[in-house]
Amino acid sequence: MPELPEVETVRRGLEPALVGARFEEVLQRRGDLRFPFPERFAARLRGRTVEALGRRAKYLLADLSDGEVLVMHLGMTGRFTVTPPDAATAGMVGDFHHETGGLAVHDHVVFKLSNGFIVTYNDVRRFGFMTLTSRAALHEHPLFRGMGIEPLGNELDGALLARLFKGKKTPLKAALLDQRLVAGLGNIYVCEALHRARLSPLRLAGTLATPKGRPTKSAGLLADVIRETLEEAVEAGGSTLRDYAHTDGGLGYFQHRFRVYDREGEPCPTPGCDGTVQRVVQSGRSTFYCATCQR
DNA sequence: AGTTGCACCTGGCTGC
DNA sequence: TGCAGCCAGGTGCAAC
Repeated sequence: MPELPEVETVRRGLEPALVGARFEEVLQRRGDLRFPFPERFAARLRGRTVEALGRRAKYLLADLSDGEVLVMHLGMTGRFTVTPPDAATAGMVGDFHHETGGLAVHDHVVFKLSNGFIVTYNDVRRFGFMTLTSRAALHEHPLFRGMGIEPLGNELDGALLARLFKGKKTPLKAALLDQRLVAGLGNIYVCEALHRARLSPLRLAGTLATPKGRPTKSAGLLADVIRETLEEAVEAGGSTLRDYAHTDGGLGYFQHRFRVYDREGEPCPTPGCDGTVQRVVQSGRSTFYCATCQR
């Protein structure tokens, strides 16, 4: 999926179209994505206003005027397209009176807003989903209860990582992907952060803490580079791979800054390191790293 | 408790 | 040109 930086970029792209706007029409073109849509999904949204658009980890959260929250996850291939009012009037998309009204096969949900914007959700693999829940019960919702810390928040530092990882015999790669510990990192940014910290993805997570649970220097460094990597990616507008596009259809640039991800066989970019980026498989997923400088 | 493997989907790319 | 096989940013569950 879109990992945290991409979701944050989408959030920013959707804000002008959604916040303050009322759902005039909602077109739901199939009964499910990854999960079934809630009962009467489209009908329940209609007439409600979006008061704010937030993000938690890789989830988008639209606060609605009636106290509910529209929760959206992009899965691997979910993307939003924003059509501004002038283009919408020109009938480019969202002609609700025609069967496909300019819609593509994988355009699953279309929001027609009171401000004239049209927001289309497209998801080729349908690993994404949308649901509705009450704002008051949000953090008790199964999706969010037990979710780990927000890596761009203030809590993330070496001491916290050490506490989370203490005694863990799982590899660092897996620990960082575990959304119950730190929420928002995915395969790309875990690889990137570990390379920046010169830490091997194979190393056991528990080695970042002393036996008493105190942070090692590596723990502090890792916390710093996680934040740095994510912030740079957000700043670059999120990265883009094969099937992710910005809300405006443009492409992100952070992909050109990947140091190891998808760079198998290339020289390690660490200054002074003569290693080569290699690909290994950890829990069924590609890990890219340099065995020479990442220890 | 910790893995791993698989499942959910579609499509793009590679190599024969 | 066709086709099989592999790969993909996520997550959850069953099984060892």
